Amino acid sequence: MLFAEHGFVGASVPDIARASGVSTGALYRHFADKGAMVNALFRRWKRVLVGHLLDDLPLSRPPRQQIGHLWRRLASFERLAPHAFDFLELRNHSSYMDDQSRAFEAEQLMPVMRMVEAAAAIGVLRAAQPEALIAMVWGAFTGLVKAERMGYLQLTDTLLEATEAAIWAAVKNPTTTGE
Amino acid sequence: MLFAEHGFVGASVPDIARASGVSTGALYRHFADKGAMVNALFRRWKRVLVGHLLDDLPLSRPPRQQIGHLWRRLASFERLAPHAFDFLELRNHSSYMDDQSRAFEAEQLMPVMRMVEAAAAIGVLRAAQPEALIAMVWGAFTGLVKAERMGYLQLTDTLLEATEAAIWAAVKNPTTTGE
Amino acid sequence: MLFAEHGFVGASVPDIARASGVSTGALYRHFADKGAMVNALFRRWKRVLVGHLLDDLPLSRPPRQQIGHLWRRLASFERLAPHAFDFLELRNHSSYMDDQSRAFEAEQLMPVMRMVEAAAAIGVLRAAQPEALIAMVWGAFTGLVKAERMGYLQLTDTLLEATEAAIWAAVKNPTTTGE
Amino acid sequence: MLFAEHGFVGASVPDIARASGVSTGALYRHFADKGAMVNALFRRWKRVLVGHLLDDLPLSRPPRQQIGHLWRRLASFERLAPHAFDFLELRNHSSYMDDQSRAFEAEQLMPVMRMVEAAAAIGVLRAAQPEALIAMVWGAFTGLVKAERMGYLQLTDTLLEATEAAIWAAVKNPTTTGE
DNA sequence: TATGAATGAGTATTCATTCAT
DNA sequence: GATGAATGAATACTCATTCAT
Repeated sequence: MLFAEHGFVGASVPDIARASGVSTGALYRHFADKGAMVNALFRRWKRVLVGHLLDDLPLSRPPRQQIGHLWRRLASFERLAPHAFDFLELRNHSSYMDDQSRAFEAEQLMPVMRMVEAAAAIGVLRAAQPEALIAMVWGAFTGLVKAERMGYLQLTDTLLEATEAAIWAAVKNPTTTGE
Repeated sequence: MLFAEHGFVGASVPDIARASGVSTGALYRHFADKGAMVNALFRRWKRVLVGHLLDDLPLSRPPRQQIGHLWRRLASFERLAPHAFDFLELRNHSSYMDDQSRAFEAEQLMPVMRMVEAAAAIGVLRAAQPEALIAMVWGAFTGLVKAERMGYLQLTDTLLEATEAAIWAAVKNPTTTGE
Repeated sequence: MLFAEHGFVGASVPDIARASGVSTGALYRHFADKGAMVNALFRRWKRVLVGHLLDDLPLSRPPRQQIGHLWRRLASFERLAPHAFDFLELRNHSSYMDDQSRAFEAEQLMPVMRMVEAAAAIGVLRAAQPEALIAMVWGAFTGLVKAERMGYLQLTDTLLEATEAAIWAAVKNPTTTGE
Repeated sequence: MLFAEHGFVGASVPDIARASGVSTGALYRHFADKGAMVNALFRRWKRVLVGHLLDDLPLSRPPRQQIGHLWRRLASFERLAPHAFDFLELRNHSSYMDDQSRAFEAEQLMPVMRMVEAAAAIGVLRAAQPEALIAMVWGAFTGLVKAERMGYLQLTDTLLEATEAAIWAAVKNPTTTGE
């Protein structure tokens, strides 16, 4: 993942070609320009990430279990593909992301949104826009990964459990006692 | 804030010189290279951000108020200097940040760390490394700003209050009932 | 006529293949390289042009009529195939034209040369090398077309008649009064 | 004159820089792009050519002498700067010439146009648009140079005199006997 | 000491040519 | 034989850095 390590500009097209096992010319047969390459990569990995998050999501179980599933799946994705996670979440794509990628990201987020909306509808979650709750969960996890990358902590299983409990406390409806 | 708008590579040295009101030659009298410029800027704004966070921090009041203060100060900093916030938190500096900046960042974080450690010592906070709690708070806020930048939500005062309550729930000791 | 519109380098081989209705591979079965393609095209169109000029040439009539015929045929060729005329006369082929094309061009010019030599032999033409007279006639016509392309004039039938009279005056023997 | 020898595309920017004795970067400080370079060169040489043509033009003498002067000056320019002549007259600039160059060329042609118009006004020239007469003279000379470049003839002083007489016969009013 | 023009290595992209199918 | 995808050298252009003034 050259883009994850060096960023959009830092990764040269010949380097990308070499890493992909094709020639620069072949790259330009598939993609209009360098921007199209990074956008395609972004969509591909976003699809994999969301697929991984939703895989085996226990829709029939309480929201608490669903949030826990998402949290653990974020962690396992980060462990399986740390470069991809960095690329997707630690990098700022705003300067080159195209409309297709923007729409794709919103579309991929839909199932998660629906899940949160359904949980909110039955009063299990804190009274706030689902978007905000998702942003906090996602952001909190990203913050932990960033801290790990900087050497401030290690995302052990123990820490994952503790932080999962914490993020559930953040999003659950505080006026209900059970979970 | 050229670096915030265009990123490290997108901002050219002559542009930086022009924006600073000096010549490129003068810039190279103060900084060894372009990396030194962005590192110096990073440290300058990090100091301003942390100064803003700690200013008027109610050290004599309960942790709940201190966390609330930090959360609101993050928000006011982001409103006052959105470009600086983007530069500090939304950009990925890992490829060019130097040891001095890394050490500086850790050092700046110290007062916050101490505050959290003190709160943890009296059992008010969730049993987890202070680093993890700080990473989650900081990450959750950054996640909200990122969502706002992407048009998913608006960080209104109402939402700030709701999310502040949520983040407090995340970090507080769940076995105590009061705040 | 891709070469006429875009020049030798501006026309890409895949474009030429597409315009010819064959694959790039097939093109390279017939021609050694891109230069051979443009040379073949040059020869093909040169043959067409000279064929058009000589077609119905009134060899049994006086040189005045023959020159008039050539002048009008240059004009009708330019009207029928303006791209081909541009390609043959307005473009500079010197950097890639091969010996075969050079020899072919000289060979094609032979009948015109012979005609002019015959006219010179009977003292009807100005005392100058036939090559120079031909170069002036050809160049004058090309100059008119270039001026038309640049918007300086329009090659109407009236102008064609006037310029034909002019070019005859240029090449005829000035010491004879009749034509 | 790299542009004359290799054409617009055939001359690479580093080659142009080397030939100019400056670096590629310095070239781009003076010119926006490669097109601007060739346009500037075109205007520079066009000015030199027209300056050379008009220098010492015998305005007080009859048109016959003026045309003769132009013809001989075209020849001396071609001898002094054959590459520049090839660049200006044998190359096709249409694909990259900018509006400024087009306007400049038209403007430079003005004195010649006025001279021809003045001669036409007194009935000395053939009844045809001055633009057409100029195009024929210019084109005839260019045709001679092209023929010389291809090895068909040599533009000796003798040939220059003969062709000068020929071109005068082409443009002069045929109904007057004197010159 | 300050300036900003000059340098030239490095970038994205194109395209003549080859060759596996 | 025919195809057209793959190759990679070559191109225009940028920009961090230097240095003459």
